[in-house]
Amino acid sequence: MRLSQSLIPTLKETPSDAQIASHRLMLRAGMIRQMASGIYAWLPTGLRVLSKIAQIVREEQDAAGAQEMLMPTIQSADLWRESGRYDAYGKEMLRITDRHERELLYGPTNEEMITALVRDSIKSYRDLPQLPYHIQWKFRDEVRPRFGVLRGREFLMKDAYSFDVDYAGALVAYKKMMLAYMRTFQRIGITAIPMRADTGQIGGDLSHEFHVLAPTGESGVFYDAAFETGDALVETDIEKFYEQMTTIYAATDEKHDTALWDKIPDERRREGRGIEVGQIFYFGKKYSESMGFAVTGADGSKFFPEMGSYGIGVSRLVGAIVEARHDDAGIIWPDAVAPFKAAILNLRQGDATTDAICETLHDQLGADGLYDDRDERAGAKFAEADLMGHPWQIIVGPRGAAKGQVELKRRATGERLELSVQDALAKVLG
RNA sequence: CGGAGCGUAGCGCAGUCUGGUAGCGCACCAGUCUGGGGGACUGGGGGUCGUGGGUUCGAAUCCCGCCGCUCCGACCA
Repeated sequence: MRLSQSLIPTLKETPSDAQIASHRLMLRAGMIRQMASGIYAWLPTGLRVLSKIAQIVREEQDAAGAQEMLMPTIQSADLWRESGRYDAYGKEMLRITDRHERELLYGPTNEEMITALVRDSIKSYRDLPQLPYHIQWKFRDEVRPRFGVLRGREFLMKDAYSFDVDYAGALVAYKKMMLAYMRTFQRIGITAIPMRADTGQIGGDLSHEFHVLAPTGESGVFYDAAFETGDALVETDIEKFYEQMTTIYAATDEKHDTALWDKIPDERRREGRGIEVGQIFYFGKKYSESMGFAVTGADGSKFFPEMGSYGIGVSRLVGAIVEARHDDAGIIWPDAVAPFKAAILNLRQGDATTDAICETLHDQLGADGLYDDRDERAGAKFAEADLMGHPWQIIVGPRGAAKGQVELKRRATGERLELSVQDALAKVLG
């Protein structure tokens, strides 16, 4: 893509309402624009990141055996009256009335809808377990939206729901999801830690929150160093994995247990800040019972399936990654979710040699390359590439170009290499 | 939901106290020079001063209502 023809409205100055790094940088890098309080438009680069994250989430959900579907954003109030949550949910729910005075709502979550859908088609224990999910926009009318996409009112969430014949089955689903989540965050390129959590609004008695470590996180977190290194993920046997995840110490300040903490050796203790990017719940028969979802068992009698729900804040993850990975100059994208793998910086636009090299690079990189072909000075191009955070910058200046060489800069480390065009391409694409 | 602010050009702001025909920097357009860390100069374009009402000869400025947005706290993927 050519920068000169892109809708990437970067800003030199910080909009006054952006308080934290991710909000500031996402605005400055031209990824998002606020359209109303807590409601954002995703511009081309922002959408690229959002889509890449969603795709990783999708692949890991599929790998865990979940099935993708898509439920609507607008739901009927009647559905929520069945579970009793229409009145219980309170003002966070955006309620809408249509032209026929029918009561609707913009879904803040989908337990009711998925339970109704599965209830209408699954009648026998033989058809369980079921593990559907979707990636859809949600709306929660937060009292106080802030921090850009970290606490928006409208947000993109992956939510999966498990239906099992018994507790043992539900626990299997829970463990599978925990593994899928850890793999997802690892692939994205961030450290996230599962922590025991309250079940809140959803209800139930087993729940973990996943926190991305970032200095600006909203919660204080305490954890064992094992989570830092990724050692905790080496285990591939799901039972052993789950045991590790639930026995190695990790807790938010709300659930911090000083007695257990004191037993951890000093050198393994880590304190930091975390941003919650996911939560998983087991809540038993709460919805199957209240919504009358019973199936026939092997003995011919009816029973209520055991359920759980599993959320990942996809849009929030974008902000969380920026919080975790930025410096004074801008964003430092992990390779897996960067909007572009590399920026091509033509330091002498209009020079036949640099232009030709840049055109070659642009052709070869395809959708992974962003070609800064503007007639700007070198400094402006450097600053903007650093701001946007491309993992690689391919710097094409007249000096090197004469020798057929370009300079390859790694954003994360600042490391620079003088390479031939082909070697630079191989490194970026390899 | 309690408390506190802010709305003036795309962005950042001054002007409001003390009423007199709206300004600065960046960005944008044209041109010249420049050319490896947001360069310089010259010339331009862009505003119902959030909105409705009131006071006044005259309102960005004073008064009242409304809307929007932000910050602190309590709550949350």
